[in-house]
Amino acid sequence: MSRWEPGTADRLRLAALELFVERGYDATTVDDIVEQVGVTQRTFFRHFADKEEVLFDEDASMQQVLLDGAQTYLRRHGPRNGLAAARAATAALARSFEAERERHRARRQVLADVPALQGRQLVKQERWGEALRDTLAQNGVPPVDASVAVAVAVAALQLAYSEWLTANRSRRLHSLLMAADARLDSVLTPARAERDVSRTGRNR
Amino acid sequence: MSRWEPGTADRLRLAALELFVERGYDATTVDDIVEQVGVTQRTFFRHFADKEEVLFDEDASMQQVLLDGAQTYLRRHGPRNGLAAARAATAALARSFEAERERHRARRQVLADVPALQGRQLVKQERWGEALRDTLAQNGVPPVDASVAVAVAVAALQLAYSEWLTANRSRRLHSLLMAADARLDSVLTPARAERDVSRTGRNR
DNA sequence: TGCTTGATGTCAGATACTGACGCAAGCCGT
DNA sequence: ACGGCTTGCGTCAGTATCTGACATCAAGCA
Repeated sequence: MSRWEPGTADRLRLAALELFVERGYDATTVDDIVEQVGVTQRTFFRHFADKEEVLFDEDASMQQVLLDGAQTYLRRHGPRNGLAAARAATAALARSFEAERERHRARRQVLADVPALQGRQLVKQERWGEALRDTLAQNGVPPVDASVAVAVAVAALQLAYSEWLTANRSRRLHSLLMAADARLDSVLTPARAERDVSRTGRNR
Repeated sequence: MSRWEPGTADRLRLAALELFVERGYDATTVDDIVEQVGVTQRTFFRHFADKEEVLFDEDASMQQVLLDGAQTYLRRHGPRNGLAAARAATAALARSFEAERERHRARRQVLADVPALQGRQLVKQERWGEALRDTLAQNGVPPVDASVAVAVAVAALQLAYSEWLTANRSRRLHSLLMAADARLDSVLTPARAERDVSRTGRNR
């Protein structure tokens, strides 16, 4: 029997999100959160660098899912198709989201009212993009192709993610992502066809 | 003769930026800043909503410059060319930056070390983009064209701005911006040509 | 002169964070 | 079984950011 209940960080994350939804982020103090969980403020700040971090500290593992998705694809199919690799990465991330729609909805609701949190989210997304781009580049995808592939794949993910959280009926994120990928494809096809012609001299 | 020196906010901005460059953002307290200017902390927080705001509160006037640039163009040339209007806006903003290169360099140096400030900057840029897009749309530019035009014009501005601050010799931001616009044009021309063909071919 | 306005000062908090240290349970090698 | 080490948390004291309520005093105006 342990002296304290295990999973303190998880219970703090859960309690924080509930309170943020209920009263708003600014109106919820760290003392409110720790009181609900039954620990002290010092414990909170040992698990999370600051109050915002309780909403963001799982990013590290998400980024790992993203990069693993890309590397798995590249090991199987090689670096020839950077866009497909980037899409394999976003698809892997989407799968890991699938079971937690309600948590993501609550999270977005909290972020909507707090510009500081939106900024942190944007920084996080930039870091994800950079990491994915680096992974592709280090595995043989030409740097320019990697940049474009990441931009396109991430744009589709954002579209699909937004739809996933907005829709009343819960469609699966994965299928929304495939649809978004296809939509972006159809927009970009003329441009890519043109570039392929000038580059390889080949044509559909 | 006034009881206090005028321009308190300006002197606070200046002192803050100097201290941030000298010691770093986190290592500079608000007390440090107000002591140098000779006011109290309460005065600081009356001028700036929080410590970060001392680096961001001029955004409102910059956004006004941006939107005025777009509206002036649209009044003269009409809404036919959304991209040109967006570029007129970024060019107007660039002109307003021209005289303050050193301040912009210092600012960027401070932001580089503080993720929270980078987040605020990203949020700011998003707001600028939204505002410009709305302005274009409200003045007759089709919404989709407005979105694309803003994305392209802003991308060029960011490129030029970065070069402007990085270059050792101080080239003029305006000319760097024109060059960046041209570079993006040459990248996008094939795509746009293709789309124009498919569009006019179907409609006419 | 007397009244109002506006920018600032003063003071007393609330909240977010940090460093130093102490405590007790579990684990591990002897 | 013993003692030490590690781990997770508590306690306490302190700093920094930010806020509300109220006071002050020059300047402008009636």
